[in-house]
Amino acid sequence: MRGLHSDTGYLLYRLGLRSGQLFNTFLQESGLRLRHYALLRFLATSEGALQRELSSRLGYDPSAIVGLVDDLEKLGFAERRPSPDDRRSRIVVLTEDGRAFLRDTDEAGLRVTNDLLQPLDPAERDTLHTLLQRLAEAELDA
Amino acid sequence: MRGLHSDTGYLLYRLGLRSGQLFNTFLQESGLRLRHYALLRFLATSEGALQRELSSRLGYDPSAIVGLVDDLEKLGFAERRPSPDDRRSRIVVLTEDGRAFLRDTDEAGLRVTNDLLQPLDPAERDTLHTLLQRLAEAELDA
DNA sequence: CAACAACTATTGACGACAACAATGATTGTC
DNA sequence: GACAATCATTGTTGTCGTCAATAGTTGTTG
Repeated sequence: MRGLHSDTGYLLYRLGLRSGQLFNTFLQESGLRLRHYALLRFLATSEGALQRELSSRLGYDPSAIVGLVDDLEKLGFAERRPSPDDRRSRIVVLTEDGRAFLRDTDEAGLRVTNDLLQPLDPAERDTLHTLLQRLAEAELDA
Repeated sequence: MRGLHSDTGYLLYRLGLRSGQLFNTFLQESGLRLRHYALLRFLATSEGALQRELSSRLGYDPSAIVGLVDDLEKLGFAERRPSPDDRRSRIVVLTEDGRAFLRDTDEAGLRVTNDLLQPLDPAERDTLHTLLQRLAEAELDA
């Protein structure tokens, strides 16, 4: 009979939970949660995105995006702008305050990941990251 | 500004979610969920465990264990037995039906993990598994 | 040995989160 | 111009994780 930890899928599930917990406690003081942070980080790389894009790229349901953008707007970290091409769509852009927030919390975010990956040396962390990235890319295509 | 996928912790979080989803859809037909399955698998290796052991080893809250064991008892996959040493404790053991269930679903469980790890070749899967296991062990100690 | 602290399983409550269906407004198609 | 498709939004449901509280039992200690 195989043991619990013999299953890579289960290990992923469990460590993913732990990782989310760590991120959320780190974000607690700022009033945001992991999903907000992920959205902000995505906006920082895209210079404006339709909510539809945020949904498919981040893997969150469109209905979830609504609340997240609402929260970020209240905090002044993001804005909804009308799309010139399509009046149904809104373009979400990062504000200067949002960009500043990411700068200020960047170091703390790295510390969270470092904490989780503490048992691994730098080369191993790199290997892990590469493998996970391959899996994530495959999921994105599907 | 770092992108989303540059963070190993976030990748873990996201793939963990995906892995849990896959497991749950696979378990759907049997009426169980991932947490039940994890508990069964743990019981299969331990030959009887106190509920508080299940809580600490699986990382679930003690209150969550109660409902899980309730469900497994209803299905006849596990039993609660009184502890001879401590009348507060109950010892949870796997029944023969539970053992049979694990045998029958073992192959399907492997298929789920294989599906998730499809982008990686066998050697890479092994590397990933080893790294994740190291992280999981470190978390368990904490 | 009596009072008190700590532990075990359990129940209940609460918020967070993900998945899904339905709607209103707008756009594309035929 | 009718009709399907798309986008953001709202609402609902079920699961999950966390916390607080309780009853019963054990361990400790004055």
